[in-house]
Amino acid sequence: MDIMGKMRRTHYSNQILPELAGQALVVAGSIAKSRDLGGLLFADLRDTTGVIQLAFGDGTAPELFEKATQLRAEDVVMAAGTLRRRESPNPALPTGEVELFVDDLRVLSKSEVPPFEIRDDLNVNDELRLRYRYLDLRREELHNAIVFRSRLAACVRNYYLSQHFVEVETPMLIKSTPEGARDYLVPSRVQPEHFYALPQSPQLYKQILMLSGFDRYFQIARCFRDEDLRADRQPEFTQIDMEMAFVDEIDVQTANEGLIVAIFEQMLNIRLQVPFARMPYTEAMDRFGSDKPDTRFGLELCDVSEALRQTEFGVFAGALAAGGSVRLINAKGLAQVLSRKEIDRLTGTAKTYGAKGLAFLRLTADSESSSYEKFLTDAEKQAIRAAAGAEVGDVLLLVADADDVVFAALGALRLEIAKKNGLIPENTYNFLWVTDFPLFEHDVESGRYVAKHHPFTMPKEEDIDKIETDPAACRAKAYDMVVNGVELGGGSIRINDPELQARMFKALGFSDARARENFGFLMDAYRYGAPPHGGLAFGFDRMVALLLGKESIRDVIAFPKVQNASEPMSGAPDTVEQKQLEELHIRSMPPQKA
RNA sequence: GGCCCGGUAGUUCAGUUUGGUUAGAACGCCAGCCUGUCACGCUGGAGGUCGUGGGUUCGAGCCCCAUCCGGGUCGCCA
Repeated sequence: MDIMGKMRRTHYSNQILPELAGQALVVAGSIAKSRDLGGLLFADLRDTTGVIQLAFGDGTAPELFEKATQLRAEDVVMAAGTLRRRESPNPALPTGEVELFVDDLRVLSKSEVPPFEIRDDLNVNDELRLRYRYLDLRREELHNAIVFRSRLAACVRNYYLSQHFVEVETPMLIKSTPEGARDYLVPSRVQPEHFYALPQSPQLYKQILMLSGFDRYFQIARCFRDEDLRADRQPEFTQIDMEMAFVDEIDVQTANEGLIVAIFEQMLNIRLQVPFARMPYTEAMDRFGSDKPDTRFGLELCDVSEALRQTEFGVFAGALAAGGSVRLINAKGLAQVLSRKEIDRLTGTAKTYGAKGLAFLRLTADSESSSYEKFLTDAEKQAIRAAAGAEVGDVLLLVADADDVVFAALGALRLEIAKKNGLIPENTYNFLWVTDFPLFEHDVESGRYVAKHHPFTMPKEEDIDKIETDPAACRAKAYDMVVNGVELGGGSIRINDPELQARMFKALGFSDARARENFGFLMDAYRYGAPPHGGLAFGFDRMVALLLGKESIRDVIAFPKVQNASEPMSGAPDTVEQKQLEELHIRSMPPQKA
């Protein structure tokens, strides 16, 4: 059966130019909207590239006109006719100067009334959108985002291939390794009680590829992490993963600056300046309270610990005595907006991040109010004002606590205040590399040091001797690419010396046996000659979202998951049949499917 | 696991503060009219277990308890 008859599409809507007027065309797509004016009828036909208006009226055969009046939204049709200039053009539409005067119409598939209108200018509940994702994907904005994503992937491939990188696919069913995020596990049928893990990243394989002599590798790789979702985090997501041999930090950074420059030029027609700024981790924390600082605006942090070293005010003294600090941000000129009520609200934000409270000083033209007025000496109060550069119209917001709490709270307040008061310039891309990350991070839960990046990260040469003696002071050859407060990617130089790797495992509290069991294959591999190498991985979903100005990566993923990690359209995850469980040697997991 | 917000017509929402007759609007849908629309217009119509379960009350969309679902977020995410 040939439902299309002899009809074959000749043009997509974005190929239909005014110069083609007078020509016979065939178009195919869905009816977006029809407008029946009585003796005249217009229907908008939507294909993957845009919209073209179909016209029926004077000169249309009566049976055909009757057929046109039966058209409904989302009906799938092919239409043949003659392109003609419109009597009343629509400048808002790329094809707005012309229309197809139809002489043959095939309705290939009727549509039921959809549960929501297929229009961009309509907010629809996320759950409904996701349940009917195939309809949501017809909406121009989302549709174009998915097309853009595909073009971006091609751009990335072109760039790396032009730089002599080799694209290699690494396994999806791999060995589970401890540390880091929770693994998705896949039971083995052939080996009872054994499990694969889905990769959190191709990390180990790309390192192996370097010592397999590939020299330059990349992959647009799907990754899996069984952790809770966020607007910018999905259980499965896509990384642009790359690795290079015979390089140090600067080489990896330069290569990837080249990628970003190419992307911005080709996808957005924006020319970026390279090299990007570099900022050590400690500076990022001190100035912005974040390892992914948004440098588009000020409101920088100011450390007033020294001025308060002798204070008798318990809140400040306690934090300092415990090794913490007292820091502030000066909300310059915002005293009118930051009312007492607003400061109370900000206190709530600070508490979310573990701060016990928020001290403040509010300076207006006719009054000064401060939460610490009665507790500090005049000298201390003066010192705070001087350090902050406080003037009339300013509000100082202070947090006293352990450093990580102070940074988290003030870093978040900084962002919130800037957003609410329009301090963030639009259409600006502030790229920078945050460098010299700590090698280790103290884990309160286990009471030991864990790798901040991962256990294969090369320490800075000058810090290697401190691995055993002063782990907290060790810095890593690790770097993140940050833009506008978003961590776009991160990477490191890897350890290629088995001895040093053994020291790292030891410092991380791995027994020899445990290191062997988990990473034996990797340690063995490095014994047969391994070039120095390093790499980086970008969050591809975040990159698409950034380039398109989307708030959530859900808006650039065709079939995303929701907060409970399910996929509303298909209903995954779901129970399975008893037989499947038995084959996988999984016992007693009621309820199963009948 | 914690906290915050939300769930009322197919859709987006109002109504919940202060419980009280028949739960409204817009869009969509259906029918009729309409020859230059493109958010077409005009006229008429259909459409509701107020997420679910329980409770208080003479009476619950509104108050209470529980629960499910969605969004945001902290923890978590090397």
